Amino acid sequence: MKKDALLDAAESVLFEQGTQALTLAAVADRAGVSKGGLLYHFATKEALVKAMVARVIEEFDDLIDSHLDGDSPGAYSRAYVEATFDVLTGEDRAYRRWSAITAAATVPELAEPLNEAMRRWHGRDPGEDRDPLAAMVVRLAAEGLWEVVSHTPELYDGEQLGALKQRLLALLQR
Amino acid sequence: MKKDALLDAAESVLFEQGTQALTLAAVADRAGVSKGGLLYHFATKEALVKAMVARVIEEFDDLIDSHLDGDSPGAYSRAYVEATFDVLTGEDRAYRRWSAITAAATVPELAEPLNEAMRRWHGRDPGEDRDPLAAMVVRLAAEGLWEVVSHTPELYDGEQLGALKQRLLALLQR
DNA sequence: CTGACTGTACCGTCCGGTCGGTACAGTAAA
DNA sequence: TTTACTGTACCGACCGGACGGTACAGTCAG
Repeated sequence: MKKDALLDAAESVLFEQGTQALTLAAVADRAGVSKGGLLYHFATKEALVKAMVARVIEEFDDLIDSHLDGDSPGAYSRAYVEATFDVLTGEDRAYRRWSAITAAATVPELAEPLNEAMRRWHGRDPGEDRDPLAAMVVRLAAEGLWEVVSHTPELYDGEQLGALKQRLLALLQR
Repeated sequence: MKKDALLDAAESVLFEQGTQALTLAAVADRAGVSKGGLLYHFATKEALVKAMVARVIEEFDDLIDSHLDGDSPGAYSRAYVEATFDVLTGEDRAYRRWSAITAAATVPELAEPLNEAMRRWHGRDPGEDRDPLAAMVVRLAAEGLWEVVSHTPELYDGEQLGALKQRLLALLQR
């Protein structure tokens, strides 16, 4: 779909050159389209950013879903950890898109979908984990890891990440 | 010092109205100063943002320092947790400043000090904790908590935060 | 008098958004 | 088959406003 290609272009511009470089002209240029062509699909810049936010949230939701195995205790927290490591260790630096997009969505209206997603991801029912507090810690650590890796991708090597993942999953058992 | 007052004004504008509202005119206005007056102290907008970033990092560094008690095993990780909860449970929503400022610093040059701070905060010597991996998890959870609270301040109540803090500190013992 | 500091008028650029127009594919009446 | 018409996709010139930054005259404490 053409809109997806335009969103891809917008993401590229965003994480390669930062928020202030995200102009309609730059996105159109990157997508090989005129500004008019871009505006035909996204009537305003806000609509464009909103669509980026929505897409990136949906992608992560789907990723979590793909790791869900039944509804045994801790299933969600495990899936959340798995999904996070998928994104963080994926070859295409997929996580970079996130920080770039969230930074672009500082206007309250645009940030709201992100806030809502955060509530869904971290506001879990205490009954779904054996040790709800430990599960909370694990999920928060995954969140924090994401944040840290976004800022300093080279800080942890593959070995450390692997060990970290094992420890997080272990904390969810019993 | 006058510069601090100007930085205060810039922060206010930033977290009350978002990144795009951070203009020289708005900051000057908020500080009760003319644009010329503002530019006398900060020659460019970039210098202003850079100073905001530097100050906020320095503040958190100082906060960590204030919680450091000697160099017993885990001293730093404990201090990091304490400092994080100080900021998150402080009455003046101090953490709001952070997310606002980091969002304003997406240009690589401006983000670099933040990246460097992240390396310092999370790239610790494995020898300084009894269980380095557990300490890593704890610090990352603190980082993640910050992120989550920034997006959804109402998600955790005081009781939950207290329990979480106790659990994080407990994970650092033995 | 001096120099640190302030206020204001102004400039050039950039950016979001508008708008009139083009190309083209489909369709259907005559 | 021709013709007229419609909808979709896209183009690019242009506008108005905002914004960063400059120039410069003025102020006032020491």
